[in-house]
Amino acid sequence: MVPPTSATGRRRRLPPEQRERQVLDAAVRVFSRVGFHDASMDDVAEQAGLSKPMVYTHGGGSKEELLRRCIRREADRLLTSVAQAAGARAAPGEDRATEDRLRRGLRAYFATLTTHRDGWSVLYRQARTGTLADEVHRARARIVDRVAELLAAELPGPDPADTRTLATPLAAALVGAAEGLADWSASGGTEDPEALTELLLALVWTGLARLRDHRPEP
Amino acid sequence: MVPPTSATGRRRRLPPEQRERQVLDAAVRVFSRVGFHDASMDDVAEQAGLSKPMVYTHGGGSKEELLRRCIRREADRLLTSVAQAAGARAAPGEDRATEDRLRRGLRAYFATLTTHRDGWSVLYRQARTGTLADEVHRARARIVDRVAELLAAELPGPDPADTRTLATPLAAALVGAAEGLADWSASGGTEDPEALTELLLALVWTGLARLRDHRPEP
Amino acid sequence: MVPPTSATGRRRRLPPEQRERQVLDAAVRVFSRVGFHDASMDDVAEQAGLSKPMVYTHGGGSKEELLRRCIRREADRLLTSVAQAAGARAAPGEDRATEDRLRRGLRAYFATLTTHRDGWSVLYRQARTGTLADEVHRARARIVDRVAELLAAELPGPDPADTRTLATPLAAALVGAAEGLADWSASGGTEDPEALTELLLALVWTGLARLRDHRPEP
Amino acid sequence: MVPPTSATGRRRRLPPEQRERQVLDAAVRVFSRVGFHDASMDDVAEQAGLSKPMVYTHGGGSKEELLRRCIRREADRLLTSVAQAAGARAAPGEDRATEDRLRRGLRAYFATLTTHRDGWSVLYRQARTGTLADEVHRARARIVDRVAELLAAELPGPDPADTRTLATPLAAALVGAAEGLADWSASGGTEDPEALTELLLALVWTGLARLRDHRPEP
DNA sequence: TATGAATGAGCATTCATTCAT
DNA sequence: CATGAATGAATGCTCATTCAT
Repeated sequence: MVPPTSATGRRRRLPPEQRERQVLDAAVRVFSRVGFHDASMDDVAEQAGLSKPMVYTHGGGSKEELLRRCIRREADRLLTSVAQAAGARAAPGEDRATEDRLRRGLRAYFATLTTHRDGWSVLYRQARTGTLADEVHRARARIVDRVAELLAAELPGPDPADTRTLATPLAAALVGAAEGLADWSASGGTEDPEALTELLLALVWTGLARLRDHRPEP
Repeated sequence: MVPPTSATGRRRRLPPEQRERQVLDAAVRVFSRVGFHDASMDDVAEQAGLSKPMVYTHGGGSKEELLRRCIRREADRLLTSVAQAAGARAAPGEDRATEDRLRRGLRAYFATLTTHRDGWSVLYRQARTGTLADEVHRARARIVDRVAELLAAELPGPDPADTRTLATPLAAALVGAAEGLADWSASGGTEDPEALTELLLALVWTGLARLRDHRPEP
Repeated sequence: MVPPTSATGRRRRLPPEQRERQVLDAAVRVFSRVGFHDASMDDVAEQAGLSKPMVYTHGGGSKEELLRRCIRREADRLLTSVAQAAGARAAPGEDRATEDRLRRGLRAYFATLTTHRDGWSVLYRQARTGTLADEVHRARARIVDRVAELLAAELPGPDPADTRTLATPLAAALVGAAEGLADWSASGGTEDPEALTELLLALVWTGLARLRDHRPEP
Repeated sequence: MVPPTSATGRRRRLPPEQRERQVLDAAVRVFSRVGFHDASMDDVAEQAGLSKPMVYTHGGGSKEELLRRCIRREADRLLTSVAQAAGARAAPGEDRATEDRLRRGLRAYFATLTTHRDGWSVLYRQARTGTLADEVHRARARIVDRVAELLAAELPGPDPADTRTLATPLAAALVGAAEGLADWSASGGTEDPEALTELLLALVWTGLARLRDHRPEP
């Protein structure tokens, strides 16, 4: 918050990575609080404790590019966290393995969103319209795809093609449900990733299991 | 598109309600297409075939108020549609009735979103940040609450208090899942409300049924 | 200088042509005094007694376009003045006619430049570099061409092609000489168009006459 | 273009005069190509193969001062070249001598402009407005004065005061004519200094001769 | 000395909003 | 009532200039 000052003077030189982090942190914060359009580059600069030219130099050269980088960073953070937690694909037949992987993934998802309240969950809504719609769409699609992959491994129905076709909308619904829970969590609900995860699994797991066995309705 | 003109070529006087509808229709269209912030009041006026002062007079006096009214109207449209379809609260014990009510509600939900692509689903994302965040939040909360009510009737566990506590996050998850499916639908998936509904029900119904029987995991 | 006010209020509505003239007058003045690049649109607005948006609305929408229009207007003013004064092409053989036409043209040239000190002679130098170089070049070329035409009528040497080839550089030199005199006039020399004209004619007329008779040096 | 580097790869220390030349060369080049205002100090530094602080240190400390020095240097170059070519003042009565001196001066003038296209002829237009107007004016005045001196020697009319009064505007016109021809030359005309010189002399010499004999119009 | 890094200050442009007609 | 015309207030972005190393 306070501009870094050296012992002898006012301006300290910092390595570019630190500056970029400084700028992106400030931008994520400001964009999340007041919204991308209502935020001015002055706001970002002030939040970062830097001058505006620094924001431009280390933020990509334009307000839009700055948002793009914020989105990318937060999406990466989330995706990496979830992917690592979910781990490698389970061997076919390992029933519980998939459920556990989903569980671990969801925990990581909620944990990340809870820890970085200003990050992805707020940011990505800012840009669904306008020039960055594609960027956001791709970022979110990566997450959905990752989940779809996970589900596809779990839904080896008679027709593999059908399975993939089924897995994507299911993943979309699942991610949407997680987002809905995260919203609820943010506006008063529990913030415990564990509880959120179990709730969501309780809601969908048996449905997924049934779909896996290809008996959509008994 | 062309403003109605009288025989003399001057604009015909219209009753205020029609004027307001004209303005809101134009605003919803423009805001949805180019986004709230990128849209100018000139754009709205042109789309409405009116002068800018008319837009101010009949649109609430400010751009923000105009968006607020758009959001309210579209949220009402959606909520009304879903509530009517779901019908009155079912008597406790009517098993299938609840499922059917949920089914009818979801169908109405997807049908409305599909039919009015420019409406709620686009609008509410525009305003989740900034001054109207609360407005949007409240509008969405009404929907979630309505669903929670529906689910609460279905989850008459031993402790009614717990039940309500459980119903709200479940409703949040369910609405989120529906939004996720709607997004997927909008970006290439099927647009058939029937199919979307059945998919979502297949995913969550057994889970809901289990939760109702209070056996969260066998 | 003072913003036009109506009896009852602050802002008076004016026909577009008057507004445009008001804006261009101010722009020519400001650009001439401090130079195009050092002048701000605020300066122009203040000079015009208008708000900046008015300058944009009636000045072409950008600073560059504003300069373009200034240049065009001043060039037109000068060219029209000179062309009218020089009159129609003289019949071949009318010796004195050409000299008189040249004389009348030069008088108009100096008179215009003297009367509108802030106009062309200052403006056109502002833009010889940059995007408007072509615009300026064309404007100046029209003047040189007009003079070349006049001279060509006067130099009906044995080979018409050679004549035209000769007339252009001579016109360029003549216009340059006039500009040089105008500069001198502006920085302390006489401002009498009559005197300037006679001086220039005395300098070049016999040379032109000799060239006409095709005896470049006796 | 590439800065001279020592064996260790660090830039070699150069004597200040060479540094200044390096900086001025780069500045003249850049200012001529993109124009003073559109050129940035970064551009100059890059063109010079130096860092920006070096440009400030050896270029006078400010962008404006840098331009001033460029203008001075190029004006000196031109004036020196012309003055040397024209040689010492001729003794009164030496008829042809003056014509020859004028001829040699013009040749040098055109030759210099043609050889250094990036120099004076481009530079001095950049600065005729704004803070450096005076500087440019003075530089140009030196040239005009030198020519006026030359002409004054040639016009020893009855009244010496009148003569000087006459010589200055004539010189202004002559220099203007030369500039006009140089412009024409730069935009497609011949670049041969010899041809340009003879053309201009043919245009003005007899006029000058007549004026010398004090018979302004036969 | 020579420089990469940092900033203060300015400027073109846009728009929501409001009079005067 | 309805509107064309006008403006105040912002905001994104750049660049000459200067430290701290």
